[in-house]
Amino acid sequence: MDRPRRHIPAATVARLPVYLRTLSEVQADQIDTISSERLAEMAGVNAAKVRKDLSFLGSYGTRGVGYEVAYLLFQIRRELGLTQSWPVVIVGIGNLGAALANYGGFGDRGHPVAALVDTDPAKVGATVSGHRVHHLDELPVLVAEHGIAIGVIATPAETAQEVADRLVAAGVTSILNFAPAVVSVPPEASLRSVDLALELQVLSFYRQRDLVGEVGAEPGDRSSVEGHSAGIADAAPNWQDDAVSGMLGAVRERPSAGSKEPTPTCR
Amino acid sequence: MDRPRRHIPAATVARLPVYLRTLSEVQADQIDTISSERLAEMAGVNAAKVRKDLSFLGSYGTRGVGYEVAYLLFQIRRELGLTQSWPVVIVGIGNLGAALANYGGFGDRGHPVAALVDTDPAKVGATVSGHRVHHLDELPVLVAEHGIAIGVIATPAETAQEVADRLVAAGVTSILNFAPAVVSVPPEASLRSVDLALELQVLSFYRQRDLVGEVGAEPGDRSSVEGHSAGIADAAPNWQDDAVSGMLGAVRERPSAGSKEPTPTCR
DNA sequence: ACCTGTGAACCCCTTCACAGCG
DNA sequence: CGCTGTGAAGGGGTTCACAGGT
Repeated sequence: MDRPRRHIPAATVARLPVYLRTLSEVQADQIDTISSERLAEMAGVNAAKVRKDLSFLGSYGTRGVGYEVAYLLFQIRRELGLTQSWPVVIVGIGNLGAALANYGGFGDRGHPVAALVDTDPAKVGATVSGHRVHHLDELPVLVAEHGIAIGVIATPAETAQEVADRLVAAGVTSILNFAPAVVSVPPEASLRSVDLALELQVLSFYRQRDLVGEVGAEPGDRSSVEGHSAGIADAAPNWQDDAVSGMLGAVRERPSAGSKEPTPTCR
Repeated sequence: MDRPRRHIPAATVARLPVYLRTLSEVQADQIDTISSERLAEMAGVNAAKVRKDLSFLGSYGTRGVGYEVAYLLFQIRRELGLTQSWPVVIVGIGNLGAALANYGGFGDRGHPVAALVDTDPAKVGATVSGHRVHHLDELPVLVAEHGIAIGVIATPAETAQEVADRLVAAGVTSILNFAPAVVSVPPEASLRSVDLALELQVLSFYRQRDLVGEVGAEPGDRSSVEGHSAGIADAAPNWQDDAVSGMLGAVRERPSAGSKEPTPTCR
């Protein structure tokens, strides 16, 4: 039972953080058992998906009863590798980089911001959110010193690829890119990208499409499936004081009123 | 040719902004024709996918030659509804909200920040990035006044749902949520969520998994840093009536060195 | 009875391979 | 010939429905 480790599907991996956050909330309410149906509702997915997802982790539920919240939380954390800390370095201390540095949600969830890096002489040496900003050239030293595991790219698009190369060269093989650029990394590295402008463009696609059908309404199309509410999910750190929020990942959409096409969702 | 409008798949819609950005760069280099293969390489996808995606927009390529950059750019912009401006209101002016307000990438791409909103008395009335911060109660007026089409939620998780409800009530049916919470909107609205902590957790999953199979790894193959670009891939879409589904965001990952399991990607 | 775990159907997307047309 | 456009094959992921425990 040490490593059941069936190949957990990527789609499932992307939902585990949502279950994790949901279960944390449930636990805070002193509830110690939860059914797939209830968890599904809270996480904004359907019950069959919850059961299938959790089954990849092993059989941690009890038939006729549900899942023990504390145990499930532990298993998901273990699966996500959150039983240990994964220090993060943020490269590019502009508006976004600074906001991320101030975001308390990282440290709370096992991803403490260990270092800030930039190349701008005006920024290097400054202090942002309690961290001194180092020069990009110091990356190798910082990585070794703090055991940095993840690199966050918050630079302009033009420098994103170079930064990624430098991160990989320094041994940082997990990269989260916020720059609006296509970035390539070698096979041994992992990369995820978040593009804010892209999200807005996708939203405008659906908005426009839905508006089209609104005027003359075309009958005969598929009925709209839809409905409901959904939810994103994710890990929630403490946001109280700051209000930053950001995070990435979950997305969900819905179709529009007059039209029949369901809108996509992402997460 | 007015409305070929085949049902463009959600996965394709999510890639259109990438093609758009890529083509803009190509156009800046004075290149006026591009093949699917070249576009694919630059966008980080494969050629067959590019051709299939573009075919949903209509037959805008020339066999034996490729696609005319300017024309394709126009068609994609039109499809994404970017021929007009979609004003944005940012709710929650904390670190992230302020960073987004300062982010020039929105206005440049047809999504000008038209208003900033918060509920904190200490913030209302202040000026951030040239915009005065209004109280959330003024939302209906601001929406009508500026023709706001999209709402960005950058508040703490606890208030995200209420903000979403208020946005919808005010007529804003396209919402981009950065709060780490499951948010539900009625069928006529569209919602996409981005969760930063979630992305980091997904990265740590793959990092951990890959490390399991690794032992000595690490010859420095620095020379190969980069190189290929093999593909990005997209995430799986999911949307059906119920729930959330995931898909968006761009993410791309690669398999890890020692193991054989490929890592997921999403973009 | 109730709820989990899961095989199988279904659906969407990706990839292949080639027909079709400059 | 070159490159696009696309039918068909292949792979995942979601959903269904029910078998299997409690």
